[in-house]
Amino acid sequence: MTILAMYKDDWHTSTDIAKSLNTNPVLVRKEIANLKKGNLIESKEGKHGGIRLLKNANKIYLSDIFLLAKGDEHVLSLSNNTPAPTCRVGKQINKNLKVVLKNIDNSIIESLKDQTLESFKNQF
Amino acid sequence: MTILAMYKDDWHTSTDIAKSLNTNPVLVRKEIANLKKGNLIESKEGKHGGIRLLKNANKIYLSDIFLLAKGDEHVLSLSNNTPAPTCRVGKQINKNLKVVLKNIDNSIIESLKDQTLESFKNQF
DNA sequence: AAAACTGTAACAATTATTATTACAATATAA
DNA sequence: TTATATTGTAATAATAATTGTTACAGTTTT
Repeated sequence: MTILAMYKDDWHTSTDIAKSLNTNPVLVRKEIANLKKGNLIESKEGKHGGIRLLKNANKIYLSDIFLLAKGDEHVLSLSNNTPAPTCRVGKQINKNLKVVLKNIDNSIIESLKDQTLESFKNQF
Repeated sequence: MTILAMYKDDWHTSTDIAKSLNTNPVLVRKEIANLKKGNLIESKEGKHGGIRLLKNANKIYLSDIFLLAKGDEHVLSLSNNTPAPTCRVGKQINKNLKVVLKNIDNSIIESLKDQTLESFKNQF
């Protein structure tokens, strides 16, 4: 997103972005799918295609990016193991932990609302 | 920690706690090691040993537990892949992301300061 | 028609997490 | 003083999650 903000009129290929991240183009395209759902970026297929920002970087908050990257999961998650339903604590722990996990997500989101992609980009 | 707070005078074995969590005692003991470093709990070896709270639950904040469980890592972490040092963004991205990651940690800690183990326990 | 892209599925490889086994050290109790 | 029940910790195995790769259909430009 920093690269897209810095060169905002260019179409960037997943291959070029993957090179900066030192990863592979398919992973980039998968992440692009999320960001497109939130209308932060647009993509163009075909020769000379690629992706670019759909909104001005000063209208994109880090929280917007975070929310799309995060998806439906909490940042911190419950154990995969089912706590003992025979235990007074075990049988209610997940219900009570979920409230905490949701608060954690919200506090992250609030803190990321303090910065735009534009201001992040301007540090480079 | 909820179990320890609920039955605060008993010595709880790692085996019993593992049963509630539906995991194994060794994992519990490893986590206990962290919590002991922070002086939240004490443990006793030998027959009739176990662990119990070292402080009153109304003096233990969820942030205290979180900090010990978290260790030195950020909650969200950088990629293991080294970004391209030849890229204007890649060569500085980690430095700039670290500030964001630190802010995220801090916002979680602040939000967890709002609740004590005592109040968490009282929901059960 | 050729070339250079995205999108996506299937699968492989790697890494991280969780579980298990084993046992030394310790403390209690018979 | 011996048997028993515990923590602490290391080593390793098993499982799960993440990341990477290959393949190719569909799209757009030249």
